[in-house]
Amino acid sequence: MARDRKTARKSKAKKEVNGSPEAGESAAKKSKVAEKKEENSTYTRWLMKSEPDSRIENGIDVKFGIEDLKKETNQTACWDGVRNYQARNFMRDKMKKGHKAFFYHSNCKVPGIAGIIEIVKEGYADHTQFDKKELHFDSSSKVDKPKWFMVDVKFVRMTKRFISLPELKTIHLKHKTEGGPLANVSLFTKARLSVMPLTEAEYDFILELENTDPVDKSCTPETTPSDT
DNA sequence: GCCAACGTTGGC
DNA sequence: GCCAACGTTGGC
Repeated sequence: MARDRKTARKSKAKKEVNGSPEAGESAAKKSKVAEKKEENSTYTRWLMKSEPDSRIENGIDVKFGIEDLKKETNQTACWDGVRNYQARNFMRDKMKKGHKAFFYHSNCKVPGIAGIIEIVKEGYADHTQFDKKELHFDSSSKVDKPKWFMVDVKFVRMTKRFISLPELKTIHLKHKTEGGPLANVSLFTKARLSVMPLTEAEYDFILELENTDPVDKSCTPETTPSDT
């Protein structure tokens, strides 16, 4: 079924840290308030990052772009390898079948949104945490009490054009000062999260961009009309 | 390849 | 439970 060379690249085996059931996850209790709010929120739209370019980590290629998802059986794959508690919680507790997400290309020449995917299977144990040969093996996780979770996603379609990070950032900055739907978008307020929620307003606004010209044409090198 | 930002670990 | 040291993410 779903292959498993997803990315959302991550760390290697972690130290054993046990004691409390969820040891580790309270480590970063920065904004307890914000996190509580998040726990109680319902989201239906997401942004999921993956690396489209080859990059070898511990001898394993971490590449998994939207073109790779398309090639999977049923154009469906499990989103394994996420090793961040916040992202884990979203996949384990919040993502539901039928939710839509943007497939975001990270760690590449021009990062940005390449397409749309759909959640087709809700949170279940990420098998790669139990396999020593896997990049994201976690010796502290037990089969009867998995620490890491993943979902299955299915390719829906490419966006009509690539929506680059620089373009999104320009809009985000504008909305921050003048107000607008992307004023607080997680892509910039939680830049390092690989799985993040979007409000429907954020999602709809971004999606509408595919019907417009890029704010700054220099941000979309691929799409220059070159003929004639 | 660099490095800022931020998450995690572990000593105290 | 604080916080310094360390590790990772990911843009640039």
